[in-house]
Amino acid sequence: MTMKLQNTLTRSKDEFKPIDPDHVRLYACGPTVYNYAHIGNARMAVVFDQLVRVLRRMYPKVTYVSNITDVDDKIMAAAAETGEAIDAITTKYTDIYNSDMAALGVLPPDVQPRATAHIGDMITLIEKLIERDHAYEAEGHVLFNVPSYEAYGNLSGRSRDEQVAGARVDVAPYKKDAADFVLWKPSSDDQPGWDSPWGRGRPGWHIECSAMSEVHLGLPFDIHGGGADLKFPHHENEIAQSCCAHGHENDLSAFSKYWVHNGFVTVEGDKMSKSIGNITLVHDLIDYYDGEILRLTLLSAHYSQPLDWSEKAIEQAKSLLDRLYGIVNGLSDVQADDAADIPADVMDALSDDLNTPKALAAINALAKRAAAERTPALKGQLLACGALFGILQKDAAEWLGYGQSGDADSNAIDALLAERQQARADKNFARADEIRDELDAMGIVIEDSPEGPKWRKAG
RNA sequence: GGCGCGGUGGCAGAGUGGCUAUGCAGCGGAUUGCAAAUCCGUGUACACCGGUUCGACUCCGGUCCGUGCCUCCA
Repeated sequence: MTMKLQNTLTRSKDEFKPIDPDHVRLYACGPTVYNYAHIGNARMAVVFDQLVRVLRRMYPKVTYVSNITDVDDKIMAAAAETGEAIDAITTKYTDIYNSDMAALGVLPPDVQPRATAHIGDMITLIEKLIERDHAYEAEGHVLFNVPSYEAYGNLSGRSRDEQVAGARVDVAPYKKDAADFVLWKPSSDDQPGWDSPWGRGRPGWHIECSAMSEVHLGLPFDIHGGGADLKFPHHENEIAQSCCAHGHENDLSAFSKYWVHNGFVTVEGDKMSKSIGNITLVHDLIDYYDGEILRLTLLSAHYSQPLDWSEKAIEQAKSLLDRLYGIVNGLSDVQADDAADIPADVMDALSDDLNTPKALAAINALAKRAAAERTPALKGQLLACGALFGILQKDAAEWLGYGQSGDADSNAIDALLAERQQARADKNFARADEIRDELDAMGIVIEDSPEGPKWRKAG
């Protein structure tokens, strides 16, 4: 079985051929930690987590690196605004990011490097770029000289003339070319900084990913991922830095062979923005919805497509998940076959550019069969699919809210239930329905079954 | 303006040159004292206009509409 991936570098869906079939290596740009992670950050994390989960089933070894950028002017701005120390901010939001992503079933990357732990690697890389005449020092800054790199712009597909024309920002006087971008910049005494051959300073935005991916994966590696908006300039600049530092000016794939970009998330039809005030934080969502619901919502559309985040979409994912849990719960007396594998149609869908909606359709069909045929093999397959998707990991009865004797409220509920049973036996259905309504008001749903009445929490 | 992406049934969302997913919601039925849950049944939808073809929602051209990026935003 082979994986196909939509490769931004070639603009086509390519068969994935690992550099080393025994060891697949991928990198995805992680967050800059100065605030809570929003649902767009989460999409990236979930998408690449899901890709890694699938790749792990196809290849013996996968190394997934996703960084934390903990040095950035936005962090400095946040520190100035809140009065908190920079390292307090980055530590705090790194921890929150990791726990929020864990709530979404995102497995920790194999390596989560922090930019500040790789300043030396960045300096080394910058020195190589200067040696090769791709970068120059000017007024304490070091800049990448874009005209020195013929292939610049080929990932995002824009010519250098267009870059220069897009003079939306003041061109600093020390730049040789308007398109040149910063590799290193000077820090004042009150700004975070590190000693370097060019004086005390800090790295520019793009160099950290070039340095960290190279150190932890080696060059070239297989897959580089991130949000679609990072194509330009971030990924374009990463390619420029990494290819030019090592003398691969004519080969864009000398850095990463495949480039995979996830689509943007809108919220109720609008782009997330501070001005609209609709930045949707994972941290808030997980107070209201189980992480599995949010994860399923994110995986319900193809990763490369735009996704509109809405209450309705979440509710739809919840309904689906409830039904799947209902099926698992109904199979509680069937011993799942632990050796059961993922069915071929599910793997086929996932290996076709990570087509999660199609895979979900196959899982639905599987669930239906499992419920009807009640075999250990089918239950095992269903649970295996759940595990692969990071869903159906909870206890089904608990998920559905079925009450156990001994629950906090169970005594009162049991008493009402007993009274209702008596009323039913007496054909006093008016009283029986009254009790149903009472329980309903308490958020309790009664389900009569051949084994007697059961109750569960609504929701 | 440049470079992209997209317009599919009430909604979400895959996909394919002919056999027309899947989910959510709705409707009808079974079941139930009534419900809930479940099961069965039910929807020929692919922006518009041309073209290619025996045949297009799927390929080509054009039109309209929406949307993302264009220097620090995942």
